Amino acid sequence: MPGQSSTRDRMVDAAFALFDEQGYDATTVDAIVERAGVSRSTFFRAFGSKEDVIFPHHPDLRARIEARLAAGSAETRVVAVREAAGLVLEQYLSEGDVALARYRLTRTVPALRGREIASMLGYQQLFREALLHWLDGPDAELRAELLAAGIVTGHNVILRRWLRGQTDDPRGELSHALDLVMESRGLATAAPHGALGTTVVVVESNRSGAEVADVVRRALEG
Amino acid sequence: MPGQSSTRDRMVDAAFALFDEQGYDATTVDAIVERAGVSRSTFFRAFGSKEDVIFPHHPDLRARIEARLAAGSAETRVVAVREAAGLVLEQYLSEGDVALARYRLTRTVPALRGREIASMLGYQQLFREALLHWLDGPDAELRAELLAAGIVTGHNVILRRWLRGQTDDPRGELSHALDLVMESRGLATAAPHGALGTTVVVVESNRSGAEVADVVRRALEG
DNA sequence: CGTCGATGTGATACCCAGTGTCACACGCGT
DNA sequence: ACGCGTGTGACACTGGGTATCACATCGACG
Repeated sequence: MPGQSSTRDRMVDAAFALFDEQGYDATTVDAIVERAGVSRSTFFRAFGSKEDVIFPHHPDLRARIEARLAAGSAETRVVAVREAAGLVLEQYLSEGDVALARYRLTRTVPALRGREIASMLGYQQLFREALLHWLDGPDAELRAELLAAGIVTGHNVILRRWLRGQTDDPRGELSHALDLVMESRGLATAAPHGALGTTVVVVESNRSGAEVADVVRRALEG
Repeated sequence: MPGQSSTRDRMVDAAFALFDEQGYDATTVDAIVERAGVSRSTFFRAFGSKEDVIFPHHPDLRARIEARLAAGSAETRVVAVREAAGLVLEQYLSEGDVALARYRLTRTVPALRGREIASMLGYQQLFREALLHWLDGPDAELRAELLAAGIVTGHNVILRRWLRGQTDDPRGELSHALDLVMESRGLATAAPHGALGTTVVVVESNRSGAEVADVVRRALEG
Protein backbone atom coordinates (compact mmCIF):
# COMPACT_ATOMS: atom_id res chain seq x y z
CA MET A 1 0.00 0.00 0.00
CA PRO A 2 1.52 3.32 -1.06
CA GLY A 3 0.14 5.70 1.52
CA GLN A 4 0.22 3.46 4.58
CA SER A 5 -2.93 3.75 6.66
CA SER A 6 -2.40 7.50 6.95
CA THR A 7 -4.73 7.98 4.03
CA ARG A 8 -7.43 7.78 6.63
CA ASP A 9 -5.81 10.50 8.71
CA ARG A 10 -5.34 12.70 5.67
CA MET A 11 -9.04 12.44 4.90
CA VAL A 12 -10.02 13.28 8.46
CA ASP A 13 -7.73 16.32 8.49
CA ALA A 14 -8.95 17.52 5.11
CA ALA A 15 -12.58 17.08 6.18
CA PHE A 16 -12.23 18.98 9.44
CA ALA A 17 -10.30 21.76 7.72
CA LEU A 18 -12.94 22.19 5.04
CA PHE A 19 -15.82 21.95 7.50
CA ASP A 20 -14.18 24.68 9.52
CA GLU A 21 -13.60 26.87 6.48
CA GLN A 22 -16.91 26.62 4.68
CA GLY A 23 -19.26 24.68 6.92
CA TYR A 24 -20.47 21.10 6.83
CA ASP A 25 -23.24 21.28 4.27
CA ALA A 26 -21.25 23.45 1.89
CA THR A 27 -18.42 20.92 1.86
CA THR A 28 -18.84 18.13 -0.66
CA VAL A 29 -17.17 14.76 -0.40
CA ASP A 30 -15.51 15.52 -3.73
CA ALA A 31 -13.82 18.53 -2.17
CA ILE A 32 -12.59 16.45 0.76
CA VAL A 33 -11.09 13.70 -1.36
CA GLU A 34 -9.51 16.24 -3.68
CA ARG A 35 -7.71 17.96 -0.81
CA ALA A 36 -6.72 14.62 0.69
CA GLY A 37 -5.48 13.43 -2.69
CA VAL A 38 -7.54 10.26 -2.74
CA SER A 39 -10.52 9.02 -4.67
CA ARG A 40 -14.19 9.05 -3.76
CA SER A 41 -14.18 5.28 -3.50
CA THR A 42 -11.48 5.35 -0.86
CA PHE A 43 -13.41 7.83 1.25
CA PHE A 44 -16.63 5.84 1.34
CA ARG A 45 -14.76 2.60 1.91
CA ALA A 46 -13.04 4.09 4.94
CA PHE A 47 -15.97 5.89 6.56
CA GLY A 48 -19.16 4.69 4.98
CA SER A 49 -20.69 8.14 5.10
CA LYS A 50 -19.81 11.80 5.26
CA GLU A 51 -21.02 11.91 8.86
CA ASP A 52 -18.75 9.11 10.01
CA VAL A 53 -15.66 11.16 9.32
CA ILE A 54 -16.66 13.39 12.25
CA PHE A 55 -16.73 10.47 14.71
CA PRO A 56 -13.91 8.23 13.52
CA HIS A 57 -13.24 6.68 16.96
CA HIS A 58 -16.71 5.72 18.13
CA PRO A 59 -16.55 2.04 17.23
CA ASP A 60 -13.27 1.69 19.10
CA LEU A 61 -14.52 3.57 22.15
CA ARG A 62 -17.65 1.49 22.21
CA ALA A 63 -15.59 -1.66 22.27
CA ARG A 64 -13.50 -0.37 25.17
CA ILE A 65 -16.58 0.51 27.21
CA GLU A 66 -18.05 -2.89 26.55
CA ALA A 67 -14.83 -4.56 27.65
CA ARG A 68 -14.61 -2.52 30.85
CA LEU A 69 -18.21 -3.28 31.80
CA ALA A 70 -17.79 -6.95 30.97
CA ALA A 71 -14.88 -7.05 33.42
CA GLY A 72 -17.12 -5.88 36.24
CA SER A 73 -19.45 -7.78 38.53
CA ALA A 74 -22.32 -7.03 40.88
CA GLU A 75 -19.79 -6.38 43.64
CA THR A 76 -17.57 -4.06 41.63
CA ARG A 77 -20.33 -2.37 39.68
CA VAL A 78 -19.72 1.06 41.14
CA VAL A 79 -16.12 1.28 40.08
CA ALA A 80 -16.89 -0.42 36.77
CA VAL A 81 -19.48 2.23 35.93
CA ARG A 82 -17.19 5.04 37.05
CA GLU A 83 -14.30 3.84 34.97
CA ALA A 84 -16.40 3.08 31.92
CA ALA A 85 -17.88 6.58 32.04
CA GLY A 86 -14.38 7.89 32.56
CA LEU A 87 -13.29 6.22 29.32
CA VAL A 88 -15.69 8.37 27.36
CA LEU A 89 -14.63 11.57 29.07
CA GLU A 90 -10.94 10.77 28.61
CA GLN A 91 -11.51 10.12 24.91
CA TYR A 92 -12.88 13.63 24.46
CA LEU A 93 -10.25 15.24 26.70
CA SER A 94 -7.47 13.57 24.74
CA GLU A 95 -8.83 14.82 21.44
CA GLY A 96 -8.50 18.42 22.48
CA ASP A 97 -9.10 20.80 19.61
CA VAL A 98 -10.72 18.14 17.47
CA ALA A 99 -13.36 17.63 20.15
CA LEU A 100 -14.01 21.35 20.19
CA ALA A 101 -14.33 21.49 16.40
CA ARG A 102 -16.75 18.58 16.53
CA TYR A 103 -18.77 20.28 19.24
CA ARG A 104 -19.07 23.40 17.12
CA LEU A 105 -20.29 21.31 14.20
CA THR A 106 -22.73 19.16 16.16
CA ARG A 107 -24.27 22.27 17.65
CA THR A 108 -25.05 23.83 14.30
CA VAL A 109 -25.74 20.92 11.95
CA PRO A 110 -28.90 19.00 12.85
CA ALA A 111 -27.84 15.85 11.04
CA LEU A 112 -24.63 15.64 13.04
CA ARG A 113 -26.48 16.37 16.23
CA GLY A 114 -28.74 13.39 15.59
CA ARG A 115 -25.71 11.29 14.84
CA GLU A 116 -24.01 12.13 18.12
CA ILE A 117 -27.20 11.56 20.06
CA ALA A 118 -27.53 8.12 18.52
CA SER A 119 -23.97 7.31 19.54
CA MET A 120 -24.63 8.38 23.10
CA LEU A 121 -27.70 6.22 23.23
CA GLY A 122 -25.54 3.36 22.04
CA TYR A 123 -23.32 3.86 25.08
CA GLN A 124 -26.42 4.03 27.24
CA GLN A 125 -27.44 0.62 25.96
CA LEU A 126 -24.10 -0.84 27.01
CA PHE A 127 -24.55 0.49 30.54
CA ARG A 128 -28.14 -0.66 30.66
CA GLU A 129 -27.32 -4.23 29.67
CA ALA A 130 -24.50 -4.44 32.19
CA LEU A 131 -26.63 -2.97 34.97
CA LEU A 132 -29.45 -5.32 34.15
CA HIS A 133 -27.24 -8.22 35.19
CA TRP A 134 -26.09 -6.48 38.34
CA LEU A 135 -29.43 -5.35 39.68
CA ASP A 136 -32.25 -7.33 41.15
CA GLY A 137 -35.38 -6.58 43.07
CA PRO A 138 -38.54 -4.89 41.83
CA ASP A 139 -38.37 -2.68 38.75
CA ALA A 140 -34.90 -3.95 37.89
CA GLU A 141 -35.48 -3.33 34.21
CA LEU A 142 -36.75 0.19 34.76
CA ARG A 143 -34.05 1.05 37.29
CA ALA A 144 -31.30 -0.23 35.00
CA GLU A 145 -32.55 1.95 32.18
CA LEU A 146 -32.93 4.99 34.42
CA LEU A 147 -29.46 4.52 35.84
CA ALA A 148 -27.93 4.13 32.40
CA ALA A 149 -29.69 7.28 31.23
CA GLY A 150 -28.47 9.10 34.32
CA ILE A 151 -24.89 8.04 33.79
CA VAL A 152 -24.84 9.11 30.16
CA THR A 153 -26.74 12.31 30.84
CA GLY A 154 -24.52 13.22 33.76
CA HIS A 155 -21.45 12.61 31.66
CA ASN A 156 -22.83 14.73 28.86
CA VAL A 157 -23.57 17.64 31.16
CA ILE A 158 -20.01 17.67 32.42
CA LEU A 159 -18.54 17.12 28.97
CA ARG A 160 -20.56 20.01 27.62
CA ARG A 161 -19.39 22.21 30.46
CA TRP A 162 -15.81 21.37 29.58
CA LEU A 163 -16.34 21.97 25.87
CA ARG A 164 -17.76 25.38 26.71
CA GLY A 165 -14.79 26.18 28.87
CA GLN A 166 -16.94 26.34 32.01
CA THR A 167 -14.80 24.01 34.07
CA ASP A 168 -11.17 23.15 34.61
CA ASP A 169 -11.84 19.94 36.52
CA PRO A 170 -14.09 17.79 34.35
CA ARG A 171 -12.89 14.58 36.00
CA GLY A 172 -13.82 15.80 39.45
CA GLU A 173 -17.18 17.06 38.25
CA LEU A 174 -17.92 13.79 36.50
CA SER A 175 -17.16 11.96 39.71
CA HIS A 176 -19.54 14.21 41.60
CA ALA A 177 -22.24 13.86 38.95
CA LEU A 178 -21.98 10.10 39.13
CA ASP A 179 -22.24 10.32 42.92
CA LEU A 180 -25.52 12.15 42.46
CA VAL A 181 -26.79 9.63 39.93
CA MET A 182 -25.85 6.46 41.77
CA GLU A 183 -26.70 7.65 45.25
CA SER A 184 -30.22 8.46 44.19
CA ARG A 185 -30.74 4.93 42.96
CA GLY A 186 -29.04 3.07 45.76
CA LEU A 187 -26.36 1.78 43.46
CA ALA A 188 -23.48 2.99 45.59
CA THR A 189 -24.16 0.40 48.28
CA ALA A 190 -21.08 -1.70 48.76
CA ALA A 191 -21.33 -5.45 49.31
CA PRO A 192 -24.88 -5.68 47.98
CA HIS A 193 -25.27 -9.27 49.03
CA GLY A 194 -24.54 -8.52 52.68
CA ALA A 195 -21.43 -10.66 52.68
CA LEU A 196 -19.47 -10.61 55.89
CA GLY A 197 -16.06 -10.83 54.25
CA THR A 198 -13.73 -7.95 53.59
CA THR A 199 -14.74 -5.67 50.75
CA VAL A 200 -12.31 -3.07 49.49
CA VAL A 201 -13.58 -0.59 46.97
CA VAL A 202 -11.01 1.63 45.33
CA VAL A 203 -13.10 4.32 43.78
CA GLU A 204 -10.36 6.20 42.02
CA SER A 205 -6.61 6.19 42.29
CA ASN A 206 -3.49 6.94 40.36
CA ARG A 207 -1.24 5.41 43.04
CA SER A 208 0.52 2.11 42.77
CA GLY A 209 -0.82 -0.99 44.44
CA ALA A 210 1.80 -0.74 47.20
CA GLU A 211 0.87 2.84 47.99
CA VAL A 212 -2.81 1.96 48.18
CA ALA A 213 -2.07 -0.97 50.43
CA ASP A 214 -0.06 1.33 52.68
CA VAL A 215 -2.95 3.75 53.02
CA VAL A 216 -5.30 0.90 53.83
CA ARG A 217 -2.95 -0.53 56.47
CA ARG A 218 -2.55 2.80 58.22
CA ALA A 219 -6.32 3.35 58.15
CA LEU A 220 -6.93 0.01 59.79
CA GLU A 221 -4.21 0.46 62.38
CA GLY A 222 -5.09 4.02 63.20
CA MET B 1 -57.98 23.48 -3.30
CA PRO B 2 -59.15 20.28 -5.02
CA GLY B 3 -58.08 17.55 -2.64
CA GLN B 4 -58.75 19.33 0.64
CA SER B 5 -55.93 18.71 3.10
CA SER B 6 -56.47 14.94 2.82
CA THR B 7 -53.67 14.81 0.27
CA ARG B 8 -51.44 14.74 3.31
CA ASP B 9 -53.34 11.80 4.80
CA ARG B 10 -53.26 9.94 1.49
CA MET B 11 -49.50 10.30 1.38
CA VAL B 12 -49.11 9.06 4.96
CA ASP B 13 -51.31 6.06 4.27
CA ALA B 14 -49.51 5.22 1.04
CA ALA B 15 -46.13 5.55 2.72
CA PHE B 16 -46.97 3.30 5.67
CA ALA B 17 -48.52 0.72 3.36
CA LEU B 18 -45.48 0.58 1.12
CA PHE B 19 -43.04 0.58 4.05
CA ASP B 20 -44.95 -2.36 5.45
CA GLU B 21 -44.98 -4.21 2.13
CA GLN B 22 -41.41 -3.77 0.96
CA GLY B 23 -39.52 -2.07 3.77
CA TYR B 24 -38.37 1.49 4.25
CA ASP B 25 -35.20 1.60 2.16
CA ALA B 26 -36.72 -0.30 -0.73
CA THR B 27 -39.56 2.21 -0.96
CA THR B 28 -38.80 5.27 -3.06
CA VAL B 29 -40.55 8.57 -2.72
CA ASP B 30 -41.63 8.17 -6.33
CA ALA B 31 -43.50 4.99 -5.41
CA ILE B 32 -45.24 6.75 -2.52
CA VAL B 33 -46.41 9.71 -4.56
CA GLU B 34 -47.53 7.45 -7.37
CA ARG B 35 -49.75 5.42 -5.04
CA ALA B 36 -51.05 8.56 -3.36
CA GLY B 37 -51.74 10.11 -6.75
CA VAL B 38 -49.75 13.26 -6.12
CA SER B 39 -46.51 14.70 -7.39
CA ARG B 40 -43.04 14.60 -5.90
CA SER B 41 -43.16 18.31 -5.25
CA THR B 42 -46.26 17.96 -3.12
CA PHE B 43 -44.66 15.29 -0.98
CA PHE B 44 -41.54 17.26 -0.15
CA ARG B 45 -43.53 20.40 0.45
CA ALA B 46 -45.70 18.60 2.97
CA PHE B 47 -43.05 16.63 4.84
CA GLY B 48 -39.67 18.00 3.95
CA SER B 49 -38.11 14.56 3.96
CA LYS B 50 -38.93 10.92 3.58
CA GLU B 51 -38.35 10.39 7.29
CA ASP B 52 -40.81 13.06 8.36
CA VAL B 53 -43.71 11.10 6.96
CA ILE B 54 -43.19 8.58 9.75
CA PHE B 55 -43.55 11.20 12.48
CA PRO B 56 -46.17 13.57 11.09
CA HIS B 57 -47.42 14.72 14.50
CA HIS B 58 -44.21 15.54 16.35
CA PRO B 59 -44.29 19.30 15.82
CA ASP B 60 -47.82 19.45 17.17
CA LEU B 61 -47.06 17.23 20.15
CA ARG B 62 -44.01 19.28 20.95
CA ALA B 63 -46.10 22.42 21.02
CA ARG B 64 -48.62 20.82 23.38
CA ILE B 65 -45.91 19.70 25.79
CA GLU B 66 -44.39 23.15 25.75
CA ALA B 67 -47.78 24.71 26.49
CA ARG B 68 -48.48 22.35 29.37
CA LEU B 69 -45.12 22.96 30.97
CA ALA B 70 -45.42 26.69 30.48
CA ALA B 71 -48.69 26.58 32.41
CA GLY B 72 -46.92 25.06 35.42
CA SER B 73 -45.05 26.70 38.26
CA ALA B 74 -42.60 25.67 40.95
CA GLU B 75 -45.54 24.74 43.16
CA THR B 76 -47.38 22.68 40.56
CA ARG B 77 -44.30 21.18 38.94
CA VAL B 78 -45.11 17.61 39.90
CA VAL B 79 -48.47 17.54 38.23
CA ALA B 80 -47.18 19.58 35.30
CA VAL B 81 -44.47 17.03 34.62
CA ARG B 82 -46.87 14.12 35.02
CA GLU B 83 -49.40 15.56 32.64
CA ALA B 84 -46.82 16.63 30.09
CA ALA B 85 -45.33 13.14 30.07
CA GLY B 86 -48.86 11.79 29.86
CA LEU B 87 -49.43 13.81 26.69
CA VAL B 88 -46.71 11.87 24.93
CA LEU B 89 -48.02 8.51 26.08
CA GLU B 90 -51.57 9.39 25.10
CA GLN B 91 -50.41 10.44 21.66
CA TYR B 92 -48.94 7.00 21.04
CA LEU B 93 -51.87 5.16 22.63
CA SER B 94 -54.32 7.05 20.43
CA GLU B 95 -52.41 6.17 17.30
CA GLY B 96 -52.87 2.47 17.86
CA ASP B 97 -51.76 0.43 14.89
CA VAL B 98 -49.85 3.29 13.35
CA ALA B 99 -47.70 3.49 16.47
CA LEU B 100 -47.02 -0.22 16.20
CA ALA B 101 -46.06 0.05 12.54
CA ARG B 102 -43.74 2.92 13.37
CA TYR B 103 -42.18 0.94 16.19
CA ARG B 104 -41.48 -1.95 13.82
CA LEU B 105 -39.82 0.44 11.39
CA THR B 106 -37.79 2.35 13.95
CA ARG B 107 -36.46 -0.90 15.34
CA THR B 108 -35.09 -2.09 12.02
CA VAL B 109 -34.08 1.05 10.13
CA PRO B 110 -31.13 2.86 11.74
CA ALA B 111 -31.93 6.19 10.12
CA LEU B 112 -35.43 6.19 11.57
CA ARG B 113 -34.12 5.11 14.92
CA GLY B 114 -31.85 8.11 15.00
CA ARG B 115 -34.74 10.30 14.00
CA GLU B 116 -36.94 9.12 16.83
CA ILE B 117 -34.13 9.46 19.32
CA ALA B 118 -33.59 13.04 18.24
CA SER B 119 -37.28 13.73 18.75
CA MET B 120 -37.19 12.26 22.22
CA LEU B 121 -34.20 14.40 23.09
CA GLY B 122 -36.19 17.37 21.87
CA TYR B 123 -38.86 16.55 24.45
CA GLN B 124 -36.15 16.12 27.06
CA GLN B 125 -34.98 19.66 26.35
CA LEU B 126 -38.46 21.01 26.98
CA PHE B 127 -38.58 19.29 30.36
CA ARG B 128 -35.07 20.41 31.21
CA GLU B 129 -35.77 24.07 30.49
CA ALA B 130 -38.97 24.02 32.52
CA LEU B 131 -37.32 22.23 35.44
CA LEU B 132 -34.41 24.65 35.36
CA HIS B 133 -36.81 27.43 36.33
CA TRP B 134 -38.44 25.37 39.04
CA LEU B 135 -35.35 24.07 40.78
CA ASP B 136 -32.84 25.85 42.90
CA GLY B 137 -30.07 24.90 45.24
CA PRO B 138 -26.74 23.30 44.39
CA ASP B 139 -26.37 21.43 41.10
CA ALA B 140 -29.64 22.82 39.80
CA GLU B 141 -28.44 22.61 36.23
CA LEU B 142 -27.26 19.02 36.60
CA ARG B 143 -30.35 17.93 38.52
CA ALA B 144 -32.68 19.47 35.95
CA GLU B 145 -30.93 17.60 33.16
CA LEU B 146 -30.93 14.33 35.09
CA LEU B 147 -34.59 14.68 35.96
CA ALA B 148 -35.52 15.46 32.36
CA ALA B 149 -33.56 12.45 31.17
CA GLY B 150 -35.25 10.29 33.80
CA ILE B 151 -38.70 11.45 32.80
CA VAL B 152 -38.15 10.77 29.12
CA THR B 153 -36.36 7.50 29.75
CA GLY B 154 -39.02 6.29 32.16
CA HIS B 155 -41.70 7.15 29.65
CA ASN B 156 -39.83 5.34 26.89
CA VAL B 157 -39.47 2.18 28.96
CA ILE B 158 -43.20 2.06 29.59
CA LEU B 159 -44.07 2.98 26.03
CA ARG B 160 -41.82 0.26 24.72
CA ARG B 161 -43.42 -2.24 27.07
CA TRP B 162 -46.82 -1.28 25.70
CA LEU B 163 -45.66 -1.47 22.09
CA ARG B 164 -44.36 -4.95 22.78
CA GLY B 165 -47.64 -5.96 24.33
CA GLN B 166 -46.03 -6.49 27.73
CA THR B 167 -48.52 -4.39 29.65
CA ASP B 168 -52.21 -3.57 29.65
CA ASP B 169 -51.90 -0.60 31.98
CA PRO B 170 -49.33 1.77 30.48
CA ARG B 171 -50.84 4.78 32.25
CA GLY B 172 -50.47 3.18 35.64
CA GLU B 173 -46.96 2.03 34.89
CA LEU B 174 -45.97 5.47 33.66
CA SER B 175 -47.28 6.94 36.87
CA HIS B 176 -45.23 4.48 38.88
CA ALA B 177 -42.13 5.10 36.79
CA LEU B 178 -42.46 8.83 37.32
CA ASP B 179 -42.83 8.18 41.05
CA LEU B 180 -39.51 6.41 40.94
CA VAL B 181 -37.85 9.18 38.96
CA MET B 182 -39.13 12.12 40.94
CA GLU B 183 -38.86 10.56 44.35
CA SER B 184 -35.19 9.86 43.83
CA ARG B 185 -34.52 13.50 43.08
CA GLY B 186 -36.68 15.08 45.73
CA LEU B 187 -38.95 16.61 43.15
CA ALA B 188 -42.13 15.22 44.63
CA THR B 189 -41.89 17.48 47.66
CA ALA B 190 -45.00 19.59 47.85
CA ALA B 191 -44.85 23.28 48.78
CA PRO B 192 -41.12 23.55 48.07
CA HIS B 193 -40.88 27.04 49.52
CA GLY B 194 -42.15 25.97 52.92
CA ALA B 195 -45.28 28.10 52.61
CA LEU B 196 -47.72 27.71 55.44
CA GLY B 197 -50.81 28.08 53.26
CA THR B 198 -52.94 25.27 51.95
CA THR B 199 -51.43 23.26 49.10
CA VAL B 200 -53.55 20.77 47.25
CA VAL B 201 -51.82 18.52 44.76
CA VAL B 202 -54.04 16.41 42.54
CA VAL B 203 -51.67 13.85 41.18
CA GLU B 204 -54.02 12.11 38.83
CA SER B 205 -57.78 12.01 38.53
CA ASN B 206 -60.54 11.33 36.09
CA ARG B 207 -63.20 12.57 38.49
CA SER B 208 -65.00 15.88 38.24
CA GLY B 209 -64.02 18.85 40.36
CA ALA B 210 -67.01 18.31 42.64
CA GLU B 211 -66.11 14.68 43.28
CA VAL B 212 -62.54 15.60 44.11
CA ALA B 213 -63.70 18.32 46.43
CA ASP B 214 -65.97 15.83 48.17
CA VAL B 215 -63.10 13.43 48.74
CA VAL B 216 -60.98 16.23 50.16
CA ARG B 217 -63.73 17.40 52.49
CA ARG B 218 -64.32 13.92 53.90
CA ALA B 219 -60.56 13.41 54.36
CA LEU B 220 -60.28 16.64 56.34
CA GLU B 221 -63.35 15.95 58.43
CA GLY B 222 -62.54 12.33 59.12
C1' DC C 1 11.90 -16.54 -9.80
C1' DG C 2 7.25 -16.69 -11.38
C1' DT C 3 2.48 -17.32 -9.67
C1' DC C 4 -1.18 -16.58 -6.80
C1' DG C 5 -4.24 -14.39 -3.64
C1' DA C 6 -5.22 -10.73 -0.38
C1' DT C 7 -5.63 -5.94 0.26
C1' DG C 8 -5.86 -1.10 -0.77
C1' DT C 9 -6.94 1.87 -4.32
C1' DG C 10 -8.97 4.29 -8.66
C1' DA C 11 -12.59 5.03 -12.33
C1' DT C 12 -17.08 4.89 -13.89
C1' DA C 13 -21.93 4.43 -13.98
C1' DC C 14 -25.98 4.40 -11.57
C1' DC C 15 -29.90 5.25 -7.96
C1' DC C 16 -32.35 8.25 -5.26
C1' DA C 17 -33.19 11.98 -1.71
C1' DG C 18 -33.66 16.74 -1.55
C1' DT C 19 -33.71 21.76 -3.67
C1' DG C 20 -34.96 25.35 -6.75
C1' DT C 21 -37.62 27.33 -10.29
C1' DC C 22 -41.22 28.10 -13.36
C1' DA C 23 -45.96 27.21 -14.74
C1' DC C 24 -50.82 26.17 -13.95
C1' DA C 25 -55.38 25.83 -11.61
C1' DC C 26 -58.48 27.00 -8.28
C1' DG C 27 -61.08 29.89 -4.85
C1' DC C 28 -61.94 34.49 -3.11
C1' DG C 29 -62.61 39.24 -2.45
C1' DT C 30 -63.07 43.83 -4.59
C1' DA D 1 -63.65 40.55 -15.02
C1' DC D 2 -59.57 41.31 -12.64
C1' DG D 3 -55.81 40.44 -9.51
C1' DC D 4 -54.03 37.54 -5.76
C1' DG D 5 -52.73 33.97 -2.59
C1' DT D 6 -52.32 29.11 -2.18
C1' DG D 7 -51.81 24.39 -3.30
C1' DT D 8 -50.15 21.72 -6.90
C1' DG D 9 -47.38 19.75 -11.02
C1' DA D 10 -43.25 19.40 -14.16
C1' DC D 11 -38.54 19.63 -14.74
C1' DA D 12 -33.66 20.20 -14.12
C1' DC D 13 -29.90 19.93 -11.04
C1' DT D 14 -26.81 18.90 -6.96
C1' DG D 15 -24.79 15.58 -4.13
C1' DG D 16 -24.60 11.43 -0.93
C1' DG D 17 -24.18 6.58 -1.29
C1' DT D 18 -23.65 1.91 -3.84
C1' DA D 19 -22.04 -1.42 -7.12
C1' DT D 20 -18.80 -3.09 -10.31
C1' DC D 21 -14.69 -3.58 -12.80
C1' DA D 22 -9.77 -2.69 -13.25
C1' DC D 23 -5.13 -2.10 -11.43
C1' DA D 24 -1.14 -2.07 -8.39
C1' DT D 25 1.44 -3.54 -4.50
C1' DC D 26 3.04 -6.97 -1.25
C1' DG D 27 3.86 -11.36 1.00
C1' DA D 28 3.50 -16.52 0.77
C1' DC D 29 4.61 -20.55 -1.47
C1' DG D 30 6.21 -24.04 -4.67
